[in-house]
Amino acid sequence: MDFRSGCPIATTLDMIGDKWTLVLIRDMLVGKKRYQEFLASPEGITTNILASRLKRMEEMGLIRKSLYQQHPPRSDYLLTDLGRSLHPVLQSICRWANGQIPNTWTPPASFMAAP
Amino acid sequence: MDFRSGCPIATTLDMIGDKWTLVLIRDMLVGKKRYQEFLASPEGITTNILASRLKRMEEMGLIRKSLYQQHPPRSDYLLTDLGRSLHPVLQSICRWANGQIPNTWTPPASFMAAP
DNA sequence: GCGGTAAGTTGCATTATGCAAGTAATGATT
DNA sequence: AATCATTACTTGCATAATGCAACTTACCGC
Repeated sequence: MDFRSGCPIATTLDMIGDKWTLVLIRDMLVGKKRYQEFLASPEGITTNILASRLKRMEEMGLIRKSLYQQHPPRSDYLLTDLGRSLHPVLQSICRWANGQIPNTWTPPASFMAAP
Repeated sequence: MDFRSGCPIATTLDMIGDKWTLVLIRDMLVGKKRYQEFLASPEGITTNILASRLKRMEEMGLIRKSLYQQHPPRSDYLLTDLGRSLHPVLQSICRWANGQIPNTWTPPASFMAAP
């Protein structure tokens, strides 16, 4: 992956600055693990984007795919430490939106309080 | 503007989740104000994208265009309170990148310390 | 075999971004 | 006064990202 500059903001946007990656990390932070669970989220991601995002996130080391059964092959998608380390960024975004954008949902207290 | 959902994360991404908006807010937070200054940033934004981003950011109320001379008409682009309120989000992103992505630049202490 | 579910892939349309060149208004230089 | 340079754009076209819908593969239960 190559970055536009060494700026931490530009670099972060190059990695996760698309419309879906942080939404999926949000889902995983609140416990979602399966393809169908991600599809069921209210934003309505489509299957092609979901599949390509999961692949990229795994390549970047944000998530790990773990088979929970062999026949048929079924997987959970779990956050790695790197993926989980984005939690404070998401909290900060939620604080911003809840403070500045009317009618945004208040996340569960546990989501906002987590270290 | 319409949002994918009321989720604060999805909504924030709908507003500022593109490759350039936060880079421009970064520039403005460190004091850049003019078209040429934004063009000179190391990420290399092009003129068409810059013009369209400045327009959208003004429409969203993140920045304000202010004439600093009449002849020829020249403007500064200044953050509004709403735009400045993203500073903690940018700080949080910088903390993440500096901690997780090797070789990202360390922002000026004043940028990271600001309230 | 038949219907259902999970996890994708494929094809095509639309939107966003990138690249290069052009333009309008003005000021500065000769 | 004519030419040159600068600023702040716009325009046209190419490529990449996203969105939409349908199709596929692999299995399970009946």
